[in-house]
Amino acid sequence: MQRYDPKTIEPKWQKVWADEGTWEVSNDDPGNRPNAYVLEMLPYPSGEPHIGHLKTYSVGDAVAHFRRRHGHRVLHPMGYDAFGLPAENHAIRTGQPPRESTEASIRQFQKELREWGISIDWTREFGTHEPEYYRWTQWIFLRLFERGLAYRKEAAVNWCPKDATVLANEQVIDGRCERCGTPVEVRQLEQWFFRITEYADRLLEDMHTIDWPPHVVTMQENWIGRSEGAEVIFRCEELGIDYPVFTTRPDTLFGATFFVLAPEHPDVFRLSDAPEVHEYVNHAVRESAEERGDEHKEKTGVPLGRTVTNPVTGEQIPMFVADYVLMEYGTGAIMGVPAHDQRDYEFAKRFGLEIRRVVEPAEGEPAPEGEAFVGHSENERLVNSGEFSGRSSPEAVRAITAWLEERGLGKPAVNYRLRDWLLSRQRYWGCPIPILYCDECGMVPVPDDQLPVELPEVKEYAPRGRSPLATAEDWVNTTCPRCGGHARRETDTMDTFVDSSWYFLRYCDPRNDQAPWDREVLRRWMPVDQYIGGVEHAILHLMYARFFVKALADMDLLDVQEPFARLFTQGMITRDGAKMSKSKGNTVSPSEYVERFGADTLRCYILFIGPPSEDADWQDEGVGGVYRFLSRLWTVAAETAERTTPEDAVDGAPSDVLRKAHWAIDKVTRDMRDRFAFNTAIAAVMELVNEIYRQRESAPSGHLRFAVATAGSLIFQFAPHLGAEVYELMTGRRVWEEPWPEADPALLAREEIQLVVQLNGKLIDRVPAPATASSDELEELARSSDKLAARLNGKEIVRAIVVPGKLVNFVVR
RNA sequence: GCGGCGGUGGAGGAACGGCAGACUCGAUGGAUUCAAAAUCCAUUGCCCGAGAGGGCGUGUGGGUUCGAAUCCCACCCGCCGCACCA
Repeated sequence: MQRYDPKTIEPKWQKVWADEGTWEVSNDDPGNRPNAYVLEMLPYPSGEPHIGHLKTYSVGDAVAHFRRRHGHRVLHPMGYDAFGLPAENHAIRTGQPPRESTEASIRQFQKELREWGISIDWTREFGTHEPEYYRWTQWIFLRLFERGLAYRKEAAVNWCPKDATVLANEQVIDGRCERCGTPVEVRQLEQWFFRITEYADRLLEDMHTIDWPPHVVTMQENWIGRSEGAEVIFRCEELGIDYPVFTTRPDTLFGATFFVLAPEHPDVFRLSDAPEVHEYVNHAVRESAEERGDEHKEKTGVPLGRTVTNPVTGEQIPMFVADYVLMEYGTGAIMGVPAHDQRDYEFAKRFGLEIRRVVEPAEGEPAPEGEAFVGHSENERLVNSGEFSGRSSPEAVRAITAWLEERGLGKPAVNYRLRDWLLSRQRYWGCPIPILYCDECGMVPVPDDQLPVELPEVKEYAPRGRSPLATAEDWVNTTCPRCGGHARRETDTMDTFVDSSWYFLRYCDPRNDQAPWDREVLRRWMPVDQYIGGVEHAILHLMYARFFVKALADMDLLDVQEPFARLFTQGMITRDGAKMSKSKGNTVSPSEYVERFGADTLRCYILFIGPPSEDADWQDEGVGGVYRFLSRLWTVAAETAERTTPEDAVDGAPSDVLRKAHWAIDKVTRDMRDRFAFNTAIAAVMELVNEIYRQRESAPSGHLRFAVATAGSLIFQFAPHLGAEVYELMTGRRVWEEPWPEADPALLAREEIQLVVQLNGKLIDRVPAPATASSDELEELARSSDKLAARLNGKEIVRAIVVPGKLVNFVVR
């Protein structure tokens, strides 16, 4: 007898799918069949695929197959997020050009994705580093630029003084440069931004139109961080300047006893030129975000020797500069209400400022000692607040805001935590920003017909205080398309997140060289019906892609407001409870396991290990169990192929295997359709195979053949090679061309049930009962239980609860 | 601190108002084998009991319910995100 041999089965089917282009879909209107777009986040090609990739694509492939067998034409493409830092850092270390190492990695992905048997339409493949792709990334940048959604301004960035370069946030580890360990400084430099803040409200509101996991929705909501409140004007009479502040608590305005500016506030030196002010500001600005952001750090600051007017009390209150106020949020200035804000409280304590309570705790509630009172509900009432005293705190918010508005001293306002997206990188391996600086005309966008601005080859990748692109003199120096004079190219490149913010659009129409896409084609596929990826992208990538789609829709370039209708976020695979990493040496190499067990085993194992949405711990021994299961399925299929024929009828009295097969169809269908419960779906097929084993000598041959074929059909979406093989052995047909099986309701129902008998909710007995018995009949049957009689000993049954088809519960006294 | 998720056998997990522990691993015993591997069969939550049987069990404490792992409240522990955001 032969044995299950994935090494012959898997390449055999892979060849069929490759030769026939089985998973390719055209952009033609299919007419009768509905389209579906199933997409997994594109991989970042660095080294070899790891176990996380295997999980993502195993989940996505199961969804794609399930949809296909429900009659959909499924777009299921693949590409590579090829630009980015790891390839560049690798180049700096080894001298190997980023293009080479990236393309080597892409080849590895291409090979392994095929070995895994993922059902991809390879005709749509691309890398974001190809000029045919990034030409349109640049084109989109220019459209955003035209609309003022891409702009330049000075911003604080991380700067490593030793490497003389700007660093991305993720390159700053504990306040130090990840490469040389030098403490990072903050510098003000001109940078490119996307005006994502303009879309804050729509990004927030439209979350309700998409079906995403609640925790991702919450994370995005928190990231956008919308706060409602008021803008209030504090006037510095001496200089005649109005300083607006944002507050969420205008009800505490009567308690504002001081005023603070952020160290970066442009007016600080105008207000005070004192040496200690300069010293403080210089120190604060140089401090790392890490140090400055430490909540437990003692409050520091310097008085400016000036006052502003509290608009409701008319009092003059002192001005300070302090680093606990952030320039990026609100107006870069705050009113200090020490009685009702913990930070202001700490500051006031330090500087001996008046702490004036203007909101009283609810009756009977103690007033807090040694900290601010932040209560803000209908139960807290205002005191020491002139005409507003006695009002509840929320009521006072409205009344005081209205009062201010009437006098031109304030107005309702909304603030967001969200900042504009800093997209420029002083790096080589990225998409060039298509902008020129002309000696005469200033900043000039590269005309569309000159795109792409191709990334030139350079020899030295290490940044030296400016982008490595600056060393490519021939490339940098060019002529201005407006005046024909001398111009220099922008040498910054784009953040990799820009490339991945629209790739799902390009998949729809990947070879279009006239436009980034044909709108008509996009209409057929977008939005993505099911998007799948790691939760680590819950904020950045998923927010940026939404922003791009909204901006492009506003330009009338496409017809959807949201890119991803449904999102599934998978959990991480850990090993020994720890995140896998090369430095820990606890990584699992998929190719090693594919070599030993075959791709089907690995794919099933990764889905069987637990709910795919949760983190799961890799256990080597578990892989063997799944291999055993697939072997058993193959063995029983080979055996059944010899002993029975496809012509054997599925008739006669229902056997246990036949019932189990229909039960499995029903279970797998529900697990796949209603939730991503692939682990229990696989367990159901395991149960079916176990049942087949028990019954394989006794079951009618037609039933046996049907049950084995069903097991092949159901496992196909997780183990496509074996599923196809088993199904062909049993039926001579191709499983992916078959519709999804349907369970026969008549075979799901049993004639006899085990009626559960409970006493006060506790199980005491099980008695056989007809499935169709009425409630009265069930109660009678339960009453006749011997165990019930033995337990009752004199107690009285006061009530019987009958759950038809399930149980009878007797309540006794 | 704020927000989110989660605590079930020796391990991963299942059940998500109605039989707690499906399925898999591990362990133990048996068959097969000269032997091992592989394979197959059986047992496997804990405690008492020779057995029949009984008791206890889903982080802790309350509550709702005929009935709670499941719903509600409080707390403890773990993980993730954000964090001086006014």
